[in-house]
Amino acid sequence: MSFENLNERERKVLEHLIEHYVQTADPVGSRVIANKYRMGLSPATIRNTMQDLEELGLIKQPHTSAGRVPTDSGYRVFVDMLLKPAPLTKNEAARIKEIISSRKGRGMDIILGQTSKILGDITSQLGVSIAPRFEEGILSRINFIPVAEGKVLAVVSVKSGLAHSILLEIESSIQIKELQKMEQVLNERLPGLTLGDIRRTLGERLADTGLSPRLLKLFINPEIDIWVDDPDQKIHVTGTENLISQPEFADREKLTEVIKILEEQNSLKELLLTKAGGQGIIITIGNENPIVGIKDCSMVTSTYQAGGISGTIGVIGPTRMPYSKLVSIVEFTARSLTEALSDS
Amino acid sequence: MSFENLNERERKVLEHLIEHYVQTADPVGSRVIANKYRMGLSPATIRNTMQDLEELGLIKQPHTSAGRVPTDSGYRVFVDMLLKPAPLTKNEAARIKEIISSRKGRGMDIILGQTSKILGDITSQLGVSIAPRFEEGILSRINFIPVAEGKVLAVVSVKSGLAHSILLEIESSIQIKELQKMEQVLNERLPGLTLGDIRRTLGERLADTGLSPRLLKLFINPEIDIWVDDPDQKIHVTGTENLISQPEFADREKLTEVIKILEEQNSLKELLLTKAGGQGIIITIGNENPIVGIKDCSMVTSTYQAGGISGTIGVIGPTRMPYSKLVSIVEFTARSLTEALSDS
DNA sequence: ATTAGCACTCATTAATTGAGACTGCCAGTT
DNA sequence: AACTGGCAGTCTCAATTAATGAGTGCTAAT
Repeated sequence: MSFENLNERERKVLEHLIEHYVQTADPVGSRVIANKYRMGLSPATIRNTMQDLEELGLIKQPHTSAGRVPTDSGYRVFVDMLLKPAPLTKNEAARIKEIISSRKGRGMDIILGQTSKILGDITSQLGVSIAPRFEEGILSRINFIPVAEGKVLAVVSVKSGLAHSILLEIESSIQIKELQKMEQVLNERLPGLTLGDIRRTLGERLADTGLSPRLLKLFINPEIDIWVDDPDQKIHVTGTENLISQPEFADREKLTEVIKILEEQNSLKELLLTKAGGQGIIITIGNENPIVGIKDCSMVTSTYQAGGISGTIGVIGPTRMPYSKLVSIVEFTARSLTEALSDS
Repeated sequence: MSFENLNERERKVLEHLIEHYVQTADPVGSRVIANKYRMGLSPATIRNTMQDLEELGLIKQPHTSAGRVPTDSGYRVFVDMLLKPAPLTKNEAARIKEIISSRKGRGMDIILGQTSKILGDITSQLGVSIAPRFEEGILSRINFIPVAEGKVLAVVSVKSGLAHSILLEIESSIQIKELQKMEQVLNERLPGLTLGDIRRTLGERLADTGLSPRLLKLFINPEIDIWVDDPDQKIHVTGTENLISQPEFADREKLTEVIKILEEQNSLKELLLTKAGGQGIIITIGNENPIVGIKDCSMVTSTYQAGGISGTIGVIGPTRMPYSKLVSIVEFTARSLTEALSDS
């Protein structure tokens, strides 16, 4: 369904209705729009327009004789056609810059934690961030470091300076020598490929090396994933307390539902990786996201770059959120983060 | 104040009162105790005893003409004198064992995450776990791995097979050679010491090495803490949804307060490290913990061992918690965890 | 095409009431 | 002396009712 044929008045009414509803969380009536926004029309006229908008499915009444509230589609139209990004205040911009750059060089985990925190704080929503998709990274080198009997730390370094490590348990019958040989072979054949490619094709690539199968198994085993983001690919979710006070979560059941999802992380992670994969700001509204537990929530996300690999940050909150503001904030934060992570 | 002089009847009444209150969350009256627990006494008599207990500060009335609820001191006396650990069911024991041992060898972070999850699930409280205090670990070796221009991964291995790594940013003017020299010196002088010792005394220990001060600064700088637990010393907190449904958190303010503390982690971490430092099960009740935001909460914690280093796990919930059961569960879980982490 | 006016619908709030859960205490019983 | 039955008094909680008022849809007039 396309809504391009909304006339000027309908657009204005929808816009004002959303603006007011976002602020107050109360259904908004015709009088409010007529008076507060001085449209030069009487409430009765506004009412007629509202009826039209309701028939289009953009707004609805919670019950007879209440004002109207936007539907998911209503927000969608607003976001697609009516939204004008609201610039950040000097103060907000400064805080974001400051937090992010002051944490430079203290590890991805800390930076991302702080980023989601500042997002949550400034927006009064839930701030989220997810580490760069290591899978996209181009391997520069892998090292094995014996740590103790039967334990080896594998360090995977990626072009442009990211690295992660994972502790492997190996059968103690495996010799250090073998391991060194393995390291050498891997470093001859794999650098230049992305970790994703490596994971998918490692089996064939090592078929002719004559290395011990026991050892090989260790690296092809999809359970123990050196090649995948796992250990650091954690989601940071900050600002749960901001959600609690939102009237849409007054219902305990609903709140429980949402908190469960946030805590469990896996489905959220997937959502973030799929929905928010693309470039630039992406807005996902209510039912557009596949997780039913958060069908009353929207997300505003963006990607950032860390040495050629991209990750995602954003905010999550009730569909009734100040999109115009959030778009600017998320966008600015993503850009700042990319900057901070790219210069040495 | 000592309560050893409570007579038999007073003890029984307190015990039953707590038992009933823990189940129902409603103030419990004299009738209930007299009838449900068949003490062979009339409610009037119980009432007298309850008055005595109230004067001792062990129980109190929320308002005139309500039943009584236990006070923090009441719980304390119960825990110290009356508590009999309630054995786990076969099922519970099996689930715990299963979760913990199935995650063996997949990294500390994952095991601990699962542990706090299972604790939360089984107890319907908040499960928490905190990684071993690296600071106690005895250094076996340190390695530097160049990752990219100006970036080096430092891998700190500790006796008994734990290791952690941290990404260092170094001035690009520092030569690889210097770094290797540094690595060599460190590995000559430091192994055998605990990381804590190293951190405190590193300055003097390296005073006579003639290494470049720029390089030295990197390691003595208390900001960038190779020697301390930081990156993995995260707290896992799982089961927030369990708290939400507890009647003591019906008040949104209170809930917000608690969630803030859980999310912020730092103060919680400190609490866990100080209060729960000792051996065996430690129970902290309500106001006994210094964080005012969770003064209505109790903790049951225990330590576990991972290669000679100890960490903490436990549960947190409203003071009205089934201590007898929790003690057994936490204790069993800690033991299972220690086992799983000690055998190779 | 607008708008004023009006009848009608519901949600929300406050006030009132009644029922019920306990207690504390006293007087009587064992 | 220890216990108990009984009763008056207190306070919470749930249910009911009534009043208020916000907001709509429709119609007739401009």
